[in-house]
Amino acid sequence: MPELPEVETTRRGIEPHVRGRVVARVRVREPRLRWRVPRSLSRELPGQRIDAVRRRAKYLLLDTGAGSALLHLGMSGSLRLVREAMPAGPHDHVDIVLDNGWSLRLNDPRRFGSLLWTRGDPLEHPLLAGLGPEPLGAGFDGAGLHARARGRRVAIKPFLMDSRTVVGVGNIYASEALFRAGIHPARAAGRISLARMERLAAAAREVLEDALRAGGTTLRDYSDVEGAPGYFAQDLRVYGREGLPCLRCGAPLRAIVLGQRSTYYCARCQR
DNA sequence: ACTGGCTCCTGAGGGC
DNA sequence: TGCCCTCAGGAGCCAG
Repeated sequence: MPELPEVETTRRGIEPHVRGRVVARVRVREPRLRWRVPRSLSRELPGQRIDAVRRRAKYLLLDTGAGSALLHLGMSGSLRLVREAMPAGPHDHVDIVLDNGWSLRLNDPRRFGSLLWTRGDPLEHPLLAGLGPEPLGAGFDGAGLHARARGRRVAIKPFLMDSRTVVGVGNIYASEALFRAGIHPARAAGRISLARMERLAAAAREVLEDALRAGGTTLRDYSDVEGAPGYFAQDLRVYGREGLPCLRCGAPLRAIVLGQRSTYYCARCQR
């Protein structure tokens, strides 16, 4: 579930509580996430001070002198800060217990998330090494999108959701960005002009920034570190609005499936 | 190299 | 009420 705004909201929420703290221990109740939580994490993270809390794509990185914990929330994951003694509930799979009595608690009903440990530069980890640019960073623009799309027949929406194109744009924000840019989600990526790709890059950045300001989008189970929802759901213009009038032209919004993912758009405004 | 499809898992919601 | 079906915010991996 979480896309970039939700992961970044989580990062900002935990950073002041976690940075500079020493990990007292790691409690793994259920190691069977997307990949098994490695024993090296429980062995090597305790005793380490967390020097930085970073985000790359939808991965959170907890950096220490000995290595980095690499955390992904998958579709249904969330992090909470709780008192260490707080009884664990269903799907509370892992606690990273800090030296001040607080715990970073990972809850993930579907277990599509992951928690890994890497000793080297985490950005060189195989899961991160091939990722495209950050959408809110300097390396993302229309020219890059246009160059990368050259000759590609894949629909623009799954192209935009491909983490080698740009990271952090998930199913909600892909539909929202294409609506804002006026581009039909099924249009072949290679058949979009440079000028329209520039609009798309700007639209993607804007929708992610707007969502970040609202604390992310809560559809069902996303919540921030304090347990509060994100408020961007009320600002979604097309996602989940099949049959409702387009906010721009009034035509009923449509839903199709692209790349096995629900896609929402206005057939009149998006070409 | 691209493309599309499958997969992991639990829970919510709708229809009957 | 209960049962069954479909769908869900990700993304790595595979076959063709």
